[in-house]
Amino acid sequence: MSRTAAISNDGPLTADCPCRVVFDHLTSRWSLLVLLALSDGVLRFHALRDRVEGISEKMLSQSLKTLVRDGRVVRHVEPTVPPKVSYELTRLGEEVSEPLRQVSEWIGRRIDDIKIAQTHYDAA
Amino acid sequence: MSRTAAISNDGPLTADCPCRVVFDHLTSRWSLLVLLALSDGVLRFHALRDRVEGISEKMLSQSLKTLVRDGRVVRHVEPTVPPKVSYELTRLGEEVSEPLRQVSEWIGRRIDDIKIAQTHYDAA
DNA sequence: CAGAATCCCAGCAGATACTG
DNA sequence: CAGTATCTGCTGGGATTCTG
Repeated sequence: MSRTAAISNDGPLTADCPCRVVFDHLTSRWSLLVLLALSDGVLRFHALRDRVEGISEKMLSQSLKTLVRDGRVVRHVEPTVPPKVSYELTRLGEEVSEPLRQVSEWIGRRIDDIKIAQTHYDAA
Repeated sequence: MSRTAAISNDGPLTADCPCRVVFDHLTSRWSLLVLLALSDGVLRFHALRDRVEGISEKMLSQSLKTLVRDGRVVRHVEPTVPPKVSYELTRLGEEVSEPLRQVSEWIGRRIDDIKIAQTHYDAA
């Protein structure tokens, strides 16, 4: 760690860099969770809504729009009645979901340590 | 990918799970950037403020508090006048910053593809 | 079923000023 | 230098209703 990487990670730290915008999209709470949910496979709208507990339909469709616009998710429509719409990660989406899953798994492994730290901090 | 992992990544997808809270902290825009900045080494308050372009002192100190409380950052104080305060990643902080750096680097690599996707989407 | 539209509010975040 | 305090506005996001 620390300064060994060939590419500096100043990108998002720079205010005017387009990276910052992408970073903002990535730090959008619901988008992240939707991406995580989709990393397990293709899902339809309502299935997705159920999978990401607590998300409203509004936020879901809004998040999906951003994800589709950023090319991280594809939207498939079957023109039947009633319509069937499903969402799937693109290559881009899969790539970025990988480190995200790592974060998710890391939380699972470390949640106890974090809670201990919080308790200790709050006691002070 | 897709369902191969032993541990499911449902953690953050579950509403009542403490993981969700941690996930929210992790997806906090400024906290993320501060963590990223610190992954390059120890920094003092104002150095940090300069490094993370656009952050206000208020948001910086607020983010730092959360990070310290979650045990991802340690605060060192030298009781001199004027005081010198520096911030450093803990073991926990280093662990999460790793996938975060990956995301950051991924954006750098893929920013062009993302912009192309956006342009294409907006044209439709 | 998959969303769009509308209304509305809490709290995140910016600007400014002050302090140990 | 390293913050805290206060005031305010902006918008992310919830609840509800309506439609192709």
